[in-house]
Parts: sequence; structure tokens; C-alpha cells
Amino acid sequence: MGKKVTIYDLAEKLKVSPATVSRALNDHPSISRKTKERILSVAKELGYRTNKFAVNLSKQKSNTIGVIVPRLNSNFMSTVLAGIEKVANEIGYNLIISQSLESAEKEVLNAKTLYDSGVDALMVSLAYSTEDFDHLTAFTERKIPLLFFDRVSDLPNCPTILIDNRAAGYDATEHLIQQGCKNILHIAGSLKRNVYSERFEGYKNALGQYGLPFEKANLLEVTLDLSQVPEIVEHIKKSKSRIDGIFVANDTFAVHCMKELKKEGYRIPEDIKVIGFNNDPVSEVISPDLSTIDYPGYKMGVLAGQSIIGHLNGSINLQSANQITLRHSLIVRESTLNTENKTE
Amino acid sequence: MGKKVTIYDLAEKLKVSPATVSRALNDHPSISRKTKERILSVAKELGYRTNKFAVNLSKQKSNTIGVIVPRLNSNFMSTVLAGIEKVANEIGYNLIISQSLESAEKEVLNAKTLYDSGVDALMVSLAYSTEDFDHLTAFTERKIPLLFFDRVSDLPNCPTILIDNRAAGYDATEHLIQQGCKNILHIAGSLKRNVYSERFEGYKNALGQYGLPFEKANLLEVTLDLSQVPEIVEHIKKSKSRIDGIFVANDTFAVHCMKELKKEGYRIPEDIKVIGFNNDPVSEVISPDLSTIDYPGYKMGVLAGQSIIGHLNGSINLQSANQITLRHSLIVRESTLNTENKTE
DNA sequence: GTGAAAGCGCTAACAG
DNA sequence: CTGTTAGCGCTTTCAC
Repeated sequence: MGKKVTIYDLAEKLKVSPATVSRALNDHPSISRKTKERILSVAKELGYRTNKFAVNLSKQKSNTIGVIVPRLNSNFMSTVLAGIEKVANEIGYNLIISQSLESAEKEVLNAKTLYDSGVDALMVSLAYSTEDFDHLTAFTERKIPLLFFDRVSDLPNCPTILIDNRAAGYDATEHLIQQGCKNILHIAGSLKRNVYSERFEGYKNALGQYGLPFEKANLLEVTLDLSQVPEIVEHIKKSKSRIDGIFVANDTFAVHCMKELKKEGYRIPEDIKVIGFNNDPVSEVISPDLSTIDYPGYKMGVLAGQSIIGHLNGSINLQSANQITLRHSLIVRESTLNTENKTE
Repeated sequence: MGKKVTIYDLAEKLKVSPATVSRALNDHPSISRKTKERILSVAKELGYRTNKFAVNLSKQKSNTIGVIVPRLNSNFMSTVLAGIEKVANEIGYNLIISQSLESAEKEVLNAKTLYDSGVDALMVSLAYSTEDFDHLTAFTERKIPLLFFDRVSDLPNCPTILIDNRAAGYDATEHLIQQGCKNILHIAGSLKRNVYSERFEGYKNALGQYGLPFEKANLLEVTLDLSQVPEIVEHIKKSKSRIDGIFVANDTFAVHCMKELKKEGYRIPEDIKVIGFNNDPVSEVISPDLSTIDYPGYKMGVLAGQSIIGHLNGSINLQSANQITLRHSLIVRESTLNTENKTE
């Protein structure tokens, strides 16, 4: 592999113009089959490799998609990313991935960097603390496709892809109610984010629907950091009216609550039933295994990728903000088993 | 935010040359404090944003690091990536992440793409099926730093970062032996990859050290796909001499084996002891909780990032191929508890 | 301390 | 079907 072969080298060697070489290399229709072949063969022979820097500058695009996620290392997010990467990779786009670590400031910085890097599109799932979206409107103003997934915003004209969190929250809560729970605790993440606020709404709606009162004390808004598990359990122990069901906004946290509750002598599902969210691998490993809401992360990634690529190719009209809602589903396992017959 | 402000616009407005503007923007020493300030202020005022495409072309570098991993969506890998991203992000490098999906062909393709994209450095963790490394030598030939982590190669002059898999395999096996196991099964991944072959070696060494014979039938080389769990369990049930210990090359697989074994009536650790590898979150969730080897993934990512950046900055000599070995540690939990006193 | 000018390698409008 | 000619926006010698 030699050093730096350019289209000029090829042009010179073949006694044609650089333009012709460029066209041949890009399979331009108006180049004779013959010269195309000659050029291609010499290119291969000399080990020519196209210089993306030059292409990018000339075309003002980079064949690159930027992604900002709260964090890479959660099962759900890495699964989504795997889906995105797969489709991006297949059609030859590179993926620049950055994490906001749930910090709005970092999200802003990342957005700036990606903007300056000249990404052709941006996909984001918002940080906990993000409140305004100026760092993102810069993209839409420049007509750079901007897509939200999972943790979305209400920015106009931006495709979003998510599940119906309200319905999912409703389903989870309804299930607990149907299994006999009367006093259900809900453990939520930051209510600034749609995913948590809507799950909470679903929870409230279900309570209302079944004639159960919503107690303020039964909503715990936390960061879902595992270090908070003990205080949650403490809360449950101290609760005036006995809590007999918990709807947790994610499986990991749910599972660790279960562990702690079991240590404290609670029997699940006899004393207290638990349902999580996400269908994380841990939900199948805990004992009793955890009822949950299946969240199709990989599919979400794939669809997000396809959607953004559609916009990039102009095959979808960016103006008509479209929203894709994926189907979730309730997964019933042992942690919410109705044991009334046995325990009564 | 206006449209496309270039250094020429600034130059014109300020009656200076583009060169001066460029220097000022890059904080070049030979520009007077005064003009520097003027330029900077006008730049801000006009909303100037540097065009990376032009910079890249001019400098022939991209401020971008490529990463190829087998897959994004494993807890271990996403944790490593989180570490890499953190340090890359901090010093202003972008990360292009791609997955080989354990396929050598895809790895080759990804390498080509990243090469053409002009990444300044490449970090890779090899696919199962990769056998030769021509797709990677292209990088070293062009003096592009190439680093391996976790699944490494023996390519000369490439920094690698890993743990001592042989010692870790030894430790795991030794632990089982010390807990009274006499007939230990080892479930390995592709023995083409250092991580698995060396864990296997460690296993064999430990057996030898303790005077236990190594039975070929006790080595199972699998893809570690969960669909293989049933056949593993079948193997255990059918084994001539009763298997009393299993050393599994990763926790996820170990955990699912445990579930299946429990279903089949095996008591863990009484009938059979199990130890995994990675200290994956699931290892703490299964019951009995799983003994394992702690694998510092995040730290590995951080160090890998720092190492490659050191090379990029020239602060480390690329020629002196260095190898960083991280410390692993045995984590003893219930799944390997010696219950002899109780059961005898 | 600042300017002029030559690239960096490729693309694309316009001619022929 | 092919060549000419400007860019794309920034960096960087080499002068002054």
C-alpha cells in the first residue's frame, strides 16, 4: 500500500482529466464503460483510496450521523444503539455516539461538537436535566434532520419514536390492581422526561379507573440510582397504610428493590407484588421473576435509523413531523402472581 | 444563527487577511492581543462556526477515533465503551463506533470504512471469526495508532489492554477445587480468541496444579448464545462421571445455565457449584448469587482511551508496543459455597 | 505582527 | 462522453 494516491495521479497516468477520474470512481452515467474500467483497474492497482476529507468539504456533508444518549451502558440504551448502528452501517453511514451522562450542560456541549463536526443528522434521547432545546434548534434551522427517540421533546417538526408510555403505565398498574393490589407505590424517574411523566400518568389513570385514590405519598420521584434502594425500602416499611404493590419505572431498580425487600422479610408476591419496566435481562433472572413491560429497544433503534435515513434521502418529507409509536406489551411473571387463594 | 460565516467574511469585515483570522481563531502566539480580541468578538457576533471539513482536509486529520467491537449490546462492552467515550469526549475527540457482530467479514468492512473516513486512531476488540489481520495492518502502515482491548491480537507494535485471563481462569478453577469440586466442566467461547483460550489454559493449569486430570469431554467450546443452554445441561446430565463444578466463560451464560439446572432439580451449590466471569449485573441478581471474576470494564475503557490519546499526542512512543494488564479479582458468592458440612 | 498565495483532494457547472 | 475551471474553507510557508 503506497502513499497517498490522488485522482490526479490516476489522471496523469491515464492521460485523462481528474474530472473524468472522479466521475468514473463515482460511477457517473456519462462515462464510457471502457474508460471506467481502465480507471477502476488502475485505481485498484495503485491502491487508490478516496479522501473523505476532500469529498466532505466539497459536498458539505459527512455521511455521518450523530447520536446523543444519556448513557451508553444500560441494557436498554445499548440495545437501541445496536439497532441504530446496524442500519446505519448497512447503508454506509458512520455513527458518532456521545453520552450526556444525564447532564444538560454536557448534552449542550455534545450537540455543539456534533454540529461542528458536520453530522448529517442527529438523533437524541434527552438527559434528565435538559429543560430547553436551543442547542438542538441549531440543527433544525440548518435543515439538519433531528430525531428523538425514547426520551423525546415537543420540538416541532421533529420525528419522534417511542412507545405509548401512558398506556404502558396504565397496563402495568391495571395488572397490579387486577391481581388484587389496593395500595400501589409508583417509583418514577425524573418527571421532566416524557417517559417517566407519562408512565406516572398511566398509573394515575388506572387508579382512577378502578376507583382507587391516588396518594401523593405513593409517588416517589428518584434518579433510579441503585444507591436509593434502601431509602425506598425504608419508605415502604414506614408507610402508614400497607403497600401491597409496586410499579417501578425500570427493571434494574425494581430488581434491586426486590432483593432488599426479600432481605427485610417481605414475600413476593404474597406480601407485595412488583412490576418493572423494560424487560431487561435481569427481570428473568431474579427470583421470583419479574413481571414487566416489554420495550422493543432493538426495533426502536432500527426504526429510528431507518427513519432518519429516510429523511436524509429525502424520501420522507421532513416537514411533516411524523411520530412512530411502537407496541409495548405486558409480560406477566411470578412477581405479580395472585396468591390470594393460597394465603387466605 | 445566520448562514455560513467563513473566515473570509470576518477578514473582510475587519480589514485583515484570512490568515490573520485563522491564526487568531487558533490562538496563534504571533497575533497581537488586540487584534485577537477584535476578531474573536466579531466572530462571536456573526456567529462564526469553524468548518471542520476544511480543517480536516487541510490538516489531514479528523479528531475522530474509530472503534470496532463485536457487539454494542452486552453489558461488558457497553461499559467499556462508556469509559472510552468519556475520555475521548473530554479531550474533544469524536467516537465512531461500529459492530462486527462477531463476523470477520463485517469487521473487515468496518475497518475499511473507518480507514476511509480518516479516523486518527482505531481501537478494536476482535470478532469471533477473525483469523488474519490484513484489514488492520493498513492502519499501522499509515502510522495510524491501532489499539486492541479485551480481544486482542499478536500484531507487533500495537498497544493492547486486557486482563490476565490465564490467571483469572486459574483463580476461578482453583476456587472451585478448593470448594471441593473434583470434576469441573469448563464452558468456553471461541478458542480462537485470547480471552477464551487463556481462560481455558488457566483452567487446565489449575487442574494440573491440584492433581486433577483434564478430561476432554469437560471442555465445551460454544458461541455462548443462550440457545445453547439446553444442550449444555443435557451434556451435564448425561456425563458419565458426575460433574460437580462449572466454570463458565461469562456470567450471562452461567446464569441461564443455573436457571435451567435448577429446573432440572440440581441444587446449587450443593450438587453443583458454578462460577462465571465478568461480574455482570445479573450475577448479583440470580439466586444463589453467582461467584465470578470481576472484570473492570469501565476502567479498561478509560485506560484504552487514555492510551490511544497518548499515542495521538505523541507523548507515548508508538513503537514501544506497550501492554496494560488490569487487575481482575475473584468474587466469591453463594453459588460456590462449600456445603459439605451441611450436606454430609 | 500581518499578508499573499499555494495547497489539501474532490466535485460540479459549463463547454465542447 | 470528456475536459476546463472554479470553488469548498482553512492552514501554512514565506515574505515583509
